[in-house]
Amino acid sequence: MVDLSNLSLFNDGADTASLADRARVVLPLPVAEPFDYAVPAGMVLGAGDHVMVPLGPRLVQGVVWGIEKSAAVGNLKPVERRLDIAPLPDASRRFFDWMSAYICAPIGQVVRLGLRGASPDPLPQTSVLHLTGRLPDRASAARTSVMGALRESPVKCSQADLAKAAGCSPGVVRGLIDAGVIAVSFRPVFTPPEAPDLLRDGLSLRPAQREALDAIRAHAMEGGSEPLLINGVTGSGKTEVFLEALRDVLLCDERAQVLILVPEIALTDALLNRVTERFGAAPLAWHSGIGPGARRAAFQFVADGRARIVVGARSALFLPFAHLKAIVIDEEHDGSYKQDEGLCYHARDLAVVRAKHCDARLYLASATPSLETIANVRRGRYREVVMSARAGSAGMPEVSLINLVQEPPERDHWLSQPLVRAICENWAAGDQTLLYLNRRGYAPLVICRACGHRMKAPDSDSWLVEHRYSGMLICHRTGFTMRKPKACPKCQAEDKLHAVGPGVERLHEEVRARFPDARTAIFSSDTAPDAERVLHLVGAMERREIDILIGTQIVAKGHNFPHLTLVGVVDADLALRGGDLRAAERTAQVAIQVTGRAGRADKPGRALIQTSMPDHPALAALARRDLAGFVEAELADREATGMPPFGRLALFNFSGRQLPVLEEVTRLAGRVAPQAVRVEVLGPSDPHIAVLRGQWRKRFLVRAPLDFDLSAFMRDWRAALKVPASVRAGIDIDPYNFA
DNA sequence: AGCACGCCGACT
DNA sequence: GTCGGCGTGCTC
Repeated sequence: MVDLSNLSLFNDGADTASLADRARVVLPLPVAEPFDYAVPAGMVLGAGDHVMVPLGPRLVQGVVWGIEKSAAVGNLKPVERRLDIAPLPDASRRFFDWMSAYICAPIGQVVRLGLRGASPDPLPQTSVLHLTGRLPDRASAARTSVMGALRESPVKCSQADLAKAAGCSPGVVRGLIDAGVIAVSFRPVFTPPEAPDLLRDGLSLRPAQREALDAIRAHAMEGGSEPLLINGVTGSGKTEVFLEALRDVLLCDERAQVLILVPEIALTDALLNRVTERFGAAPLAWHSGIGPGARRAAFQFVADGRARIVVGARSALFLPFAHLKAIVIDEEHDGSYKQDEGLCYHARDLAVVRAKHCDARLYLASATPSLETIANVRRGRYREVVMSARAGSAGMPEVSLINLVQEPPERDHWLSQPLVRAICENWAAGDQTLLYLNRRGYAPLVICRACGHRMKAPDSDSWLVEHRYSGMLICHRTGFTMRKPKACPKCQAEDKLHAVGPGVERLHEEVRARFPDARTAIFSSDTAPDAERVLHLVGAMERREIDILIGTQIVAKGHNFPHLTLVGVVDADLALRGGDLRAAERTAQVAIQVTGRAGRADKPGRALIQTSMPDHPALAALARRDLAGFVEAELADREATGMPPFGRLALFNFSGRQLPVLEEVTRLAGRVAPQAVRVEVLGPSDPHIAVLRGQWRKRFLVRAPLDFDLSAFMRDWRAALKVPASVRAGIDIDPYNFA
């Protein structure tokens, strides 16, 4: 006998949850869990698929994280439709899951980064107009002119543009199309990158480069999967070496893709050119500045594997690579890899895990590796290849310190006599000088001489920086801009607003006053906001059209100045004064990066560093040219204090409009902090800038041993705390800015 | 993140 | 009397 009673046919479903597949969908919202939807009958869905799902009154795009077969779907809303986008690869999803747990951010917020460029819309096309060969029944002056404009070759432009080019109305073009004289076809605006030519001859490598490459190959041959540090002094040719290593990877797997990360947008172009020269084809570029169409195209070409070499800023880590087999972190020590607003993450550290998840090689390149990376090499977690020789060099420059206590510059001047003399001699000899001062604008502070008022951005604690060339006062944190007023906004006194302290513009003024006949220029993000103007300035230096260049930290980022023989670091104390953990390390790195640019084959370079702390270990070590000694001292110090890379740190950041509410929340947060004997919770404390954009800020600093799961601790803490909607709470694992 | 719902000031 | 300000809370 057959029992039919439990067949769904005989259940009317009114009192039973209906059965269907259930899709767990991650939506790009700050929500910690996937949302569940019913998979409608007939829809085929799998993990990684992009879908549209109803959310309240609207439809949103999301990614299927998993499918539960024959699950009770009750009254779940159904998935609206599957989108025609390449599914998010398994490795990407595992990476996002891991990242969400590690940086203590909701999975939805992490996935949002990975959806930039994920669109089902077809890629944009451009119309191409060409003559069919047919002649119009009636010719007119306007028609002849339009046809003349098309005579040469097919033209990639819109009908309106063609009309404009021919100096007539769009109706004329329209008429010729209707008459069959002009045909319209469409071509994609963004084409896939050309395949790299892996067999073309590379540059001949110098012996030091050859040795480094051999070591990298040996490491690969023995199946080593650890990240590899390419540690080479400025000018040693690290780029050629990692390009050869990438070529190996691309050659041994025809589907392999490689990613080169650079610290900031301005450096992508330089590297794009190097890659294009080496492989005869332009790689794919990815950074936050590319437009929506290019972004969609890039997403597609990365997902379908047609982009084999990608050069990008940190967000390229979230692209849906189909077969990622190697990642390079160029200038791995660079602080720009750390994002500390919104989602806080360190792209270098994430890249190590991203590489592990897709079985890719990882190369870190730097002339001044971070202490974190050095420590990882010593622990045996990373391998290291050292390149010491500079290409055609006369060795490292001679470094001397100028004691500003003994040689103070005149009032409202910033160049000491010894530095002025050195510039003078260098200029007289026809050589180039670089003055480094990491401060944009004219003066970092504007103060009223009548009442002492300090100009600040509205609702913020940060000072307004005077930019005299543009006549503006600018807040470098919020971007707030105003004209410099004539009268003090506090006491109305006129012409009493006084610039305090130096910026590159003010230094430029001083240099021009002292060397009126020298050719000078400023190199900062204000004078070189885009790749084109960066190249222009670098080119002018190369052609020796500039005698004295005054630059911010932008000059320390990989640009080569072959004729430079003198570098002056105007204020080495600047970075040291901040009092943050990496101040000494960063000072040493910048000094090495900047001074490393001095000197050429026939003439050794000199570096003069102005400081009021000549005994500071970082500076003293630089002067002795004993970098190893400095690294040892700094590592010993970090170890003694349990600081990174010998301990772990996290920040719990709070911000809100009403100070009393914020104080109440942080008081409560302090009370509910989890207890763990090996963990130290410090705070709540006020950050350096206590108010920003009208938001008060407070924070806790947490320190734990290396083997402690600090992410889990912070997640538990966050979960135990009820935060009102008017207060924002954010976690920053491995913070860089906590002064 | 959006988008609704909800309570308090200046207007057709 | 309403229109609308943005604080609070929810979305499978």
